[in-house]
Amino acid sequence: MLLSTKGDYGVRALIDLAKHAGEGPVQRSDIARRRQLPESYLDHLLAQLRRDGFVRSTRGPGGGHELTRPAEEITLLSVLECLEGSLAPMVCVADANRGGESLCGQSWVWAEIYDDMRARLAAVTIAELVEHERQHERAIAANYSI
Amino acid sequence: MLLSTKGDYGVRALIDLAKHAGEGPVQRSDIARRRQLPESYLDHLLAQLRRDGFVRSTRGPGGGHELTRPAEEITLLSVLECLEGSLAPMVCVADANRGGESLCGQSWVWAEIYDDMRARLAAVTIAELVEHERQHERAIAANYSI
DNA sequence: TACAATGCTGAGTAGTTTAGTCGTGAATCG
DNA sequence: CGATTCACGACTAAACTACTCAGCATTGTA
Repeated sequence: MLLSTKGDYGVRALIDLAKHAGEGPVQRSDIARRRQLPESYLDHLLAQLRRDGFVRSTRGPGGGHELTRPAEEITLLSVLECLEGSLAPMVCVADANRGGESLCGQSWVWAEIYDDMRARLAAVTIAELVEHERQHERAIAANYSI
Repeated sequence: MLLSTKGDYGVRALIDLAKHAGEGPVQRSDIARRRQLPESYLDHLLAQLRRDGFVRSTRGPGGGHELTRPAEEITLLSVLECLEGSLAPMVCVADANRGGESLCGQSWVWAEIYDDMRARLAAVTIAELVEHERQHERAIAANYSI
């Protein structure tokens, strides 16, 4: 039932891009270094995010990656579904298979859980994750200063 | 994010045992046939369920498997955690790792989802799944009789 | 006591997925 | 042109999934 590292790393990368929004293109290597991610793997994740329109990239010196939209408009759900595919816990529970067909055994329970989960993930934006991280940093800093 | 077949099959097997509770031991081969599960695989799942005290078994002719407790007392959560291990969507979100340590990035969202999910699964019993299946069977039968 | 029916256990395995690396090529800036 | 950056596809080691199978242990019946 674990989320793969794709979703985890990809969201971390977008948080990084959101934090540096408006400062021009951010390079892969900087994201990888700051977030402690393997750069050549991050490569593939950024490619997927670009294909799905979350980021745009420019090549050449001074090139890099940027968000295409404000972080407030990017939901956690959309990013995870981009990188992980469907988050459905059982195949018969995925959106496509919900056309009146019987949800057998325990699957009706999982269908409810899945719907709640998606609603929850759709209600959180990258901007909120950035804000959460900033608060966390302030808490750490306050601890040190005591 | 998919549940494995272990949890799925195991719950199906327990539903079968619950339906035949009070009729003496139920044989592996009967469960496998009725629920369309590979018998030699079901073998391992029943072994795990026995180790964790969900079923007891008797060998020899006339032997088989039985629930150790009423189906009303067996929650879906306990069965799934027996067969799947932790259902946590991220390692840092698992129960063991929740001692005040920082839930970084998106993990605080998943921690909330995880808690809700476990509460939901803990509120459903095998008895309810049996009842749900019976209702479904009645609906099918009614359709045929029209 | 023999034997047949049943469960128990661990080894093995083919296929898939995960989490990457690496090399080459393409675009761009100076 | 040459340095810098992204783009893309091939490749891979390790782990996991979903099994099968052989052989042993236990028990009821004749």
